Formats: sequence, C-alpha cells, structure tokens
Amino acid sequence: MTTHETGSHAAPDSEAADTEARIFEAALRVFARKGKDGARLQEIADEAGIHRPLLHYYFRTKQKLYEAVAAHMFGQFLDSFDAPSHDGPFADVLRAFIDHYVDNIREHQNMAKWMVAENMAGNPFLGERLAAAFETEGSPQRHMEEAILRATERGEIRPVNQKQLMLTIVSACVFFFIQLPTVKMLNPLARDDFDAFVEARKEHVFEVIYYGLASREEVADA
Amino acid sequence: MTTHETGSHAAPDSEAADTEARIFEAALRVFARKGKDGARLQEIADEAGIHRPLLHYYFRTKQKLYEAVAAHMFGQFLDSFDAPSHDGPFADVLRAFIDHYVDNIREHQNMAKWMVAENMAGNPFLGERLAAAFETEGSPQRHMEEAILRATERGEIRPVNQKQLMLTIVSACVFFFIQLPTVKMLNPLARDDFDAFVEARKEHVFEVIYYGLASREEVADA
DNA sequence: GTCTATATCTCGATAGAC
DNA sequence: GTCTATCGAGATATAGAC
Repeated sequence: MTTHETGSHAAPDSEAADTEARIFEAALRVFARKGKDGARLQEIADEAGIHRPLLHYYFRTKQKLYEAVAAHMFGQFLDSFDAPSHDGPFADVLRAFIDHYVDNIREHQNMAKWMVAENMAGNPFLGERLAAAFETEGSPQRHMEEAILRATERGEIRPVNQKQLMLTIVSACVFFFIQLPTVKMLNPLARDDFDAFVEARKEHVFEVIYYGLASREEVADA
Repeated sequence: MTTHETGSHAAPDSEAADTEARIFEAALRVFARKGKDGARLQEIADEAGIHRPLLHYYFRTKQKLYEAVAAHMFGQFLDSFDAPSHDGPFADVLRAFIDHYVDNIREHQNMAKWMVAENMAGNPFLGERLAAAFETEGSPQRHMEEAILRATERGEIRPVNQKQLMLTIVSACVFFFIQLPTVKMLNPLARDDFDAFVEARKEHVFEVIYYGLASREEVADA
C-alpha cells in the first residue's frame, strides 16, 4: 500500500479529490517535520492552501488524519526495504541495493523523517512490524540479508555480522537525508546540485563498504 | 559548556538546586523525544516528579526552558566532534575517533535526538555553527577531517572524498542510537546486553570502513 | 464543498495561600 | 519553595450560511 486511498468524499469532477489530496500531502510534510504532537492543523491548512474547517470536513479529527498519514508512511516504510532479488556477484547485489534504497528514500523523505520521529518518541511499533517481516523466510525485506549470508558462506566476501552490516548500509543511505540542513551547509555540492550529490554519495557508500579505506597493498598483507 | 549553570534560585541546602536539576534533566529527555513544539510542560513536570507551577518558578516560560536546554545540547553537540589530535597510523586515528565518538553519543543520547529533531524541523542553526567550526583551521572539530587528508596524501589510504567519509562515519556511529527501538527489535544483543552491542558495533564499523567487505584476494586483484 | 462564526478543550502562565 | 485555584491564549472541533 503506497498510495493514499481517497475517502468517501471523492467527486467525479476531481475538484474534491484534488483538495483532499492537497490536504493529505501537506499533512505528510508537516507531520514529518514536527511529529504528531508538534504538528498544527493551521500549518497543514496553510501549506495546503485551504481553510482549516475543510480539514475536518475531509478527515474529521487530527487523530484520524494522523492515522491516515501513518498508514501511508508505514506502507512506504516496508516497501523501502524490498530489494530486487538477484543472485549475481555480491558487488552487483550491493550496488543495486544502495541504488534502489537511496532512490526510494529520496522519493519518500517525509517517510524517513516520520520513521525517525516514531523511533525518537520511543514507539516500538515500527520495530515490531519490521522484525515480523524479517522473520518471514523469503520476504522481500530479507533479500538483502540473505544475499549477505550467501556471499559470506561462499567466501565471496569476508565473514561479517549481517545485522550489523544491514544497519551500517541503511545508516549510510538514510542519515544524510535526515540531516539535510547541516549536510548542505558542510557540503557545497549538496547545496548546488543535490541530485549530483546523491549520485556521488551512492558511489562513495558502495566503495567504502565494499573496498574499505586501507590501501590495496596493506590489505593484501593483512 | 557542557553542564547546566544553576540559576539565581540556587539554595545552599541544595534542595532547590536538586529540584531545578531534576526539572532540567526531565526537560532534556522530553524535548529530545518530542521536539520543542511537541513537548508538554505537564509531561516534563511528571517526569521530574513535581507540580507544573514549579517549572515556571525556576524557568519562567517554556521558551526560556527550551533555550536553556538548547544551549546545553549545543555545547555537547560541538564537543562531540572533538577528536583527540594524534598523528599515528590512520587505522589508529580512525579507531580512536569511532571509540571516542560512539562513547560520547552513548552518554548524550538526548543531544543526538535533539540534533536530529532540529534538522528535521529544517532549522539551519546547527549546520551554520558547525560549518563555522569546520572552517577554523586546527579546530578540534577538524582534527579528523585533517587526519583523513594527510592519510590520503601519504597514500596510507586510497583517495577518498573526506566530507563523504566523515558523513559515513558519523552516520554509522549515530543512526543506531536514534533508531534504538527498531534496532533492539531486530538485534537480540542490543536488547539483552546493550553495552556489549555498542562495543561490537564500534568494531564492526571500524572493520567495514577500514577494510571493506571484498575478500582480500579480490581486492589485491582490483 | 467551502466559507464565517463560534463553541470546546488543552496548554501555558500567574496569583495567592501556606 | 511548593501547593491549589484560576486566568487567558491558542488549538481542535462544530454549526450553519452560502
């Protein structure tokens, strides 16, 4: 589930559906920025370009609006871990995962912020649901972890704790989106040409994680 | 500045200072969890075990309380990037930085959450101040970046963009603290023995970033 | 479906007794 | 320095005209 289902107020002429969608998208942004309690309905209404009472007309209460937003975000959250399942050289699998994952987060930055806000608030829901998904053998969320296990068993890569590695990859791919204002201050490329920065970041993350920093001769000695 | 300066209400018998400190520490936690707007004075008062009006007695307004908290957090924020300046083999410098940095964030998890909340809200302040610190030659915040540059110039490590690398190291060291509820659900060790998990994580981050994943023979070929 | 007006409630802040 | 009581502002929610 990645798209917001329009409610019972949908109109054929699409004007109403458009208003509802604009409210919903504004809510995605504001809830992501401020969290559930910090968000203000006035701010959502302003960003949607509508008057506040319309918000109640379409979603009745702040609680219900948040629930609709959270359900939407949660669908994107699970989808983001889907890795294309393929079984080539591990370098290719890793590169494809980083590419796919970073692109997904770039498209769903509000979801990433919402996920972080939920965890900072101490809410265990996301962890519980993700753990359940990871326990299901062959689930899309497990493809990457299984690829790591196969690669270590084959000796294709050196032995590594696959949970720690997943955490490192995800951290390197997500954290800079969460910290964008600071990243843009420290890195001119992120400010001037964000897409180019994102592509450079994908390449850097792949190279550091796959090859590491040590000069080749030094690693050969080790 | 890493400790909260007690206000003008300090009493010699330390009862008052104790109450003020308990309010302040509760405020650190609640503002970290919920952000400035999401935090409720009632929640802070409950966590401090006091009645709400006492909060106003010591800090007058929510705004002033937040400013005191933010000043405290900001001091910790700048301190966290201080790297012990030494010039041994890069492997040692990297290991020391990871060790120092992770220990610091473990001791100041509220600061890390606050930093993330500020960035998610779009506040440029942290980025501006950190950028200023990074531009000052020889500042403690720049020691690590300078160590990376020296190591690449010497051929001690392969060529790498030092800003991207700093971002990767910081991401790998901080993100799991921000995502603790999820990490604890996915990783039994993080739940059962958190300190052991943190030590294992330091080691993993060092090894992946320094040596990478590729098997030693494969890297020697590359 | 959208607007104006208003009711209701939560939260921040103050007054005053002790 | 701490409590009870209360005020006033700001936020959510509803009523009713158009």
